[in-house]
Amino acid sequence: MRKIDELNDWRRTHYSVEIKPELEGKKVTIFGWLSSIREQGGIVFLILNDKEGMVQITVHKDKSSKSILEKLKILSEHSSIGVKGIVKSINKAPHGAEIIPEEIKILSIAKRQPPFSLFGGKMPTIDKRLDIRVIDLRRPKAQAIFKIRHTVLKAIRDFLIGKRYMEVSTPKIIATATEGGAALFPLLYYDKEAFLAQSPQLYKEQLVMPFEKVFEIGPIFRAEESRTLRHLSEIISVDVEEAFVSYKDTMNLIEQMISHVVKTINDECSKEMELLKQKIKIPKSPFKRLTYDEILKILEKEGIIMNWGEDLSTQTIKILGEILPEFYFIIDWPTAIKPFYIKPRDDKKDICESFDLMHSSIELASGGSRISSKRLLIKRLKEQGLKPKLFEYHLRIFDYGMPPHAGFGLGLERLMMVLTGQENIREVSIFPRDRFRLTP
RNA sequence: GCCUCGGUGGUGUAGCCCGGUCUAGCAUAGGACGCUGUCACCGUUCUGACCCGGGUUCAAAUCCCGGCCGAGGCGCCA
Repeated sequence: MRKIDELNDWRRTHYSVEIKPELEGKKVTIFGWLSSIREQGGIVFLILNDKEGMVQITVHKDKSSKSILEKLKILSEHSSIGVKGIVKSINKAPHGAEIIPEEIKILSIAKRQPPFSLFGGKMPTIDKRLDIRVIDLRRPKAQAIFKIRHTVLKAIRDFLIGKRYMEVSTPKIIATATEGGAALFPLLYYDKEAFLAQSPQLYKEQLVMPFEKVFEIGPIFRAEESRTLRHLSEIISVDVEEAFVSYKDTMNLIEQMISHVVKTINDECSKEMELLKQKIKIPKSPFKRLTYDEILKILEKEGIIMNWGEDLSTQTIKILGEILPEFYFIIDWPTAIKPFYIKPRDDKKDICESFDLMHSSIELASGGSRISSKRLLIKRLKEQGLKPKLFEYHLRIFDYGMPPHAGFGLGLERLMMVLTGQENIREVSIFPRDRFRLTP
């Protein structure tokens, strides 16, 4: 007898969770993976998981065909199978119904056991789980996280498209360091040196010329030597840029966007949020807007004295997070610690029209009004130690009527950490890339 | 990049400080058997581990050195 069956003309009629008492007596075909085999004397309970959930298949040994009994002997947990059978309504079964199989197809036999159970128990370290990430992703918690992620992306797109922003894509292979600062991954582009993009910043700014309101959801790459729970080398960035507005409009936009996202996942992912024991209220608008100066005063009350112009350290942000366990903006940063394209205030040049969107101690997004004057942009490039010549392809656009514009970039994984209550950013990335991990 | 900590069956851990009683314990998983309503089933039983290399010692899971791998913190971070 062959151990592995062919799929042939078998096709799914139902997902596991659709097997309900109302289907009593109906013949169904389901596919999935065996997550549990429990033998109880003359009766065998199989639990089959698919992407929607699980269903019980019950085999009464004395009433079953020889073929099914033989297959039971060689089946191991996590094997993938197909089952044709009759639905039986019975309240002793997990969801009030189970399947009495008439025929089973073994599609693949699992030879190894994953290092964790789908039903709980102690979890191995994240490193071991990531080595077999797609198996790890079958855990209900991971399923919940990525269902939520999917819904968040959909909500962001719906929201922005509804407000007439156009979705664009910009190059991820670039010629020069976009902004200085963050370390780039170099690569060989035919015979030239190139880099992986650390941000779509300059391209999205250029794109306000033809499209005015644009957004991009795509990967960005940073070769930082970071070894923390909130940094990855490759992340998904949600970038928005718009002409004829300032950073105040952008803050209003991102605020509404966050509220829309929270509302959507509360509506559409309530089961998943419950499974993650996560409750998040739709935040009240407007979010708190605290100036950099006000933040320094708050920190001073906590006994932390900072020099004006210093960036906030990890530790000071942690303290802030305890005082502000919510969404809030830090605005009007010192010009010197923000990138060259951020617009300094007209009245006070050492402060710029910028904001960071925070939630507790996590920085989610940063944005601001951009410089639209070529002369000022060149000045700021020089002040940051960058060579205007390298940015010629960008600067030349500013000669053709660059309007005032503003925008933001938001780290999707950071947002996901906040929404799903995860402490490790790796949990919310499907295949995380960090300082030490390049596979799978 | 710097600092700290760690590596014991498939998985999670105990033992390490204070070397011998470790023939390495426990839980879970896996195999076998029993059990007709389980649902992290249960019961009996079996299988299976000291990261690699070197050193100290009569004796190393345990102490020392190096390597590899991992974890956490800091710094860096449009």
